[in-house]
Amino acid sequence: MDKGWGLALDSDPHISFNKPSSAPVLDSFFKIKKNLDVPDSVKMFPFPVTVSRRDDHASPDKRNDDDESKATCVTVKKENSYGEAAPRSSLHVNVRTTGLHLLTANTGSDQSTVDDGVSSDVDDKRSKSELAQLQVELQRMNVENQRLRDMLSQVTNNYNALQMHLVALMQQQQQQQQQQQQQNHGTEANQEHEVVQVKPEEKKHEVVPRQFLDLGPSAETDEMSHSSSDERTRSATPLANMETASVKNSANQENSSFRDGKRIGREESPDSGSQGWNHSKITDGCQWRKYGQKMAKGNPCPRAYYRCTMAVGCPVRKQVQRCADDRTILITTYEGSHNHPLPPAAVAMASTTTAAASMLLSGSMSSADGLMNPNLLARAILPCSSSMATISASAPFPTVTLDLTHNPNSQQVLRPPTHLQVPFAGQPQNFASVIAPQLPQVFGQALYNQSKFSGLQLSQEMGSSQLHHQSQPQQLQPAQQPSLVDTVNAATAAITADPNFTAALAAAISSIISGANGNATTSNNNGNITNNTSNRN
DNA sequence: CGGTTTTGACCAGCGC
DNA sequence: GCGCTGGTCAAAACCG
Ligand SMILES: [Zn+2]
Repeated sequence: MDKGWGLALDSDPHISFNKPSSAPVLDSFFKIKKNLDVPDSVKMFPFPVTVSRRDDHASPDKRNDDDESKATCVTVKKENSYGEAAPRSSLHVNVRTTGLHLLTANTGSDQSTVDDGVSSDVDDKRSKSELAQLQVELQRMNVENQRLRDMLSQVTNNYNALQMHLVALMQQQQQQQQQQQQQNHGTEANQEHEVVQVKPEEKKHEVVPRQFLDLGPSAETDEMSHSSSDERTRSATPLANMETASVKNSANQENSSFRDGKRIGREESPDSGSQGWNHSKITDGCQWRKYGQKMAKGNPCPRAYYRCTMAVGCPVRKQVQRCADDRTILITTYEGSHNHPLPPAAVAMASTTTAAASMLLSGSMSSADGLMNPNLLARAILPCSSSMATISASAPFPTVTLDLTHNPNSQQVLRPPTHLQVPFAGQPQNFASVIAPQLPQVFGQALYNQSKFSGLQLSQEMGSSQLHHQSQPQQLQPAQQPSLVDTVNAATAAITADPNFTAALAAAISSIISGANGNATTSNNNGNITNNTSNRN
């Protein structure tokens, strides 16, 4: 519980954040499983009706869907994870039938009552008139019923349409990703998910720890774990890291030399050393120097420690680790605030997230809208308690951003730590249900400073491209990058510290991802998910 | 030569 | 007090 961020998200089939039972630090973060099914994204819709879907794939662990669905007035359950049609049918049946029955039943009862009192002519007349009235009423009811049906059908149609849309988008993205992966394959691709968390600093001084989870290219953590330390020196577990580490590893291995039984020199660090600034530099837009690596207890993957080298005295540090469960996920934790201006890339990230957050906060968009929106392929707002999660997937870089920093509730910006006004206030709120109807959210990246910020990013990194996601904990500068928004899709869910938050994140991410990326499922998703959870401050 | 990575060692905090 | 774990330090080596 070092960090106390442990989140368990069951709700989404797609994304399950599990804490590896005893997972060390990273536990706190969530894991995002790639198995995201596209369709699920639907869940996120803010519609009054909650649709809970169960995926078979989904974590068998828990299915709380029911619970969630119960809350809302109308619950639509999809029981077929895959089938599109199936879910619909179920919806129609449940809703309509019930409504109709009720109406009919009522009418019937009415009639019966009328009949009772008939004995005299007067009574007959009266009864007739009543009967007529009843009939009229019945007709009216029927009409109304019809109308309801129509509405229902419309809703279902919309739902289906959205679903289809999502599926299509996801497929496209997947295809693209796959292509990219194939192309990049050797290059360790950057296509991983990143989860970024900013912690509210509890631990230490002033610095605010931020955590990021990266699911990505096996970049940092994976690589780290596998290539350098694990394979060679530590001989830890050979993990499957092969995936990511591939390129560098091979090179590094050759290059690396053993000294005293240790390997020295540059091997491939997860980040990929010099050349491979994949994450560290590029991702964040900042320059980082690795000052340590350690094996985490519950995680076969080592954790890497980085220090910001952008400025001499910059206190910002970050930890990068891969999820034990899903190595594609990188968890990055940022701590502290930069004492220098951030690079454009970082700024861009921040700005994008900020913008997204603001939009979310405004609350204008509906999930559906978001999905439809060209810029945002998918947007989901998680209504978890107070926190919000927004997901935006744009073709190139779908990103999901969770802001914990912001409290939807308290719209006020939490205190800007030092420099920026990052709304971190996020106090831990619970995301009890992923599906919660409306949470305002802010994109976390803006978060910047002191508070911790935790985010989940699922991103594919495009190598050097800067855009990705970065949730950097840094200052937001005036931004520069309008286009970034397009390029970078940021969805942020604000998650407060609560475990529930994770669930919310997971849900949001899953939904978004599914929508945006297409099948985030296994292989590679290009989507980025960033969560910022800044609580403190 | 400067900057960075690697990695064992060291230190601090926490629980028992 | 001991052991465990996490975080940091610093020497050695590498790369451009
Ligand atoms: Zn810095």
